[in-house]
Amino acid sequence: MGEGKPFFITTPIYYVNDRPHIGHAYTTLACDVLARFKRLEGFNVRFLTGTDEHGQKVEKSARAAGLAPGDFTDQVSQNFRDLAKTMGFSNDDFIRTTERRHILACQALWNELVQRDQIYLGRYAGWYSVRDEAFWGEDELSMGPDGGRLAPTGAAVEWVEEPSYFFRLSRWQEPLLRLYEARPDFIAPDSRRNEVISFVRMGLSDLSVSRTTFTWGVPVPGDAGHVMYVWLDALANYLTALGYPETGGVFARHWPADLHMVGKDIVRFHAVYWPAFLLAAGLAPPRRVFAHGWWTNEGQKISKSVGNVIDPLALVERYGLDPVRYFLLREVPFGNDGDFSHRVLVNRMNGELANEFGNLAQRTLSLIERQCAGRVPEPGDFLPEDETLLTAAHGLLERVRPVLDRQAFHEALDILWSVVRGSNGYIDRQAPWALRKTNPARMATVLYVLAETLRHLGLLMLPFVPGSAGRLLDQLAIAPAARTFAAVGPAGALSAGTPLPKPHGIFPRFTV
RNA sequence: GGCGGAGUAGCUCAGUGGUAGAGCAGGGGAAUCAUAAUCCCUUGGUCGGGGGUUCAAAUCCCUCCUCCGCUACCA
Repeated sequence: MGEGKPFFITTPIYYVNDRPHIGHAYTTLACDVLARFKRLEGFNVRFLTGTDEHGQKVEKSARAAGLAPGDFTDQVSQNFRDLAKTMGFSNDDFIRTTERRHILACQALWNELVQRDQIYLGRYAGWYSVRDEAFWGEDELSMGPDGGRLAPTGAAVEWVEEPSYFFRLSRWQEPLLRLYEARPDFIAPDSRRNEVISFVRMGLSDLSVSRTTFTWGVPVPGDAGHVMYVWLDALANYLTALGYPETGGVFARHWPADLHMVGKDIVRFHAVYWPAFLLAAGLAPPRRVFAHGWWTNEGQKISKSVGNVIDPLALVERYGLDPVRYFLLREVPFGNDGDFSHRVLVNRMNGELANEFGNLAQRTLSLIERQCAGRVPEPGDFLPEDETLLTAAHGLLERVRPVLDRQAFHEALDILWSVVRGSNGYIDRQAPWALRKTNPARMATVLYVLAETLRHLGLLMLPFVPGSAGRLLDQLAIAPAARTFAAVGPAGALSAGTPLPKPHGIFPRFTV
């Protein structure tokens, strides 16, 4: 496993001021499926997630909670580790920006940028709203009744000037455009790529990368009055986790990242600022950034003020982990926005998992249990209809791989289900329960073909529904060592005569 | 305002020049091994409106309508 080709995949680090919601679960889930898939293919995978713990809002929340910022983030970052556990995420590391390794990495990156003349000290000036904690552009402001300027949010703004370090982003406009041009799959989906390119084409000016208005952040080396801009701090986590500033070993093997998975709201930071920082520091930009969509809740936009935030832990509690994982990736073409609905989730869970797939496994395994003395049946010669189904099962990996390489989870599941549906058609046409009396040898062959097909479905579903797929493979007596994509195809076929455990349901139906 | 995307069956979507597709939902039938699950058949669309190119357009061009995204320093 450690010998395989490297694969480095990341989630954004999550801002601890938020409570974990379905969006966090969704992003990490997508990465988890890819990480598991690559591991089954033999890649040397590093799957990274973590928490972003600096910034003014955290500092303020900590104060409101009567805690030191460090104690506060210790508490709230635990929520995200709990989420990872509940969702069955297989991350290899969990990084926190308050860790010493990260602060050292950030400062090393900063020094590198300074040495390369990519950062200089200037002044940042603009209209600042204390209430919004944000700067607003001149053209966004309106005049209030008393002649004062107002932000679009209605908050009063004041002219603020502070010393600030700037990153020479303006120098990187052309190199970035060349990068996007040379690597069409650097940003996905295409709609986001277009947006990023047009954004960069409009021109880039230097970026303020330090703040003096708060202290909860990574201190700027050599200037204790400043802390680093949160995004420079946050993005650097991807380097920290590979041991930066040490650039040999793990770093040399796994950088650049194969995929940064992000929500569509932060695509700019990952597809513009981040590659610019890296190029400026003499490091390679990541290979790909995928910006996925957002969920609505029963047709309504999700917002904290409306109070319709979806808690992934509650979903798992109610429906079970694998149905939730399956639904999130099956329901929506990945990259699009999607609508969460209990009714639709239950439809998918019952219709596809329980009825089509779970019941297929159950009827097949029950027949083997009862008609074949609970052992893998001995197949005879395969007929064309047997070959058709087996060929489809054997070909699943080759069909699913390219689809997952472009993060099309819904298509991958669609491909898997084409074989599930094919199997249901096959079992009905072959009717092994009728062959039992007329042609037991033929019945054995049919059940063998079905068991082999189930083995492939189980293997390919491991990344998506690891618990359920694992239970299916248990029932086929597949040894742990054989749960890898190396076992796909006839070479890894089930041995006739292998005793099987008593079958039991893989996917329960949901009933109220 | 500028740039970009989308509008196809009740719902979610596929389909980029050659007689309109899938899944779900609806209707009918078969089977009874199985988590009353499954299988087969089937109703349903003038492909947003209008104009044009072409032997032929959902697919190319023009125009209009509607919806959505982006339009720099909160994350």
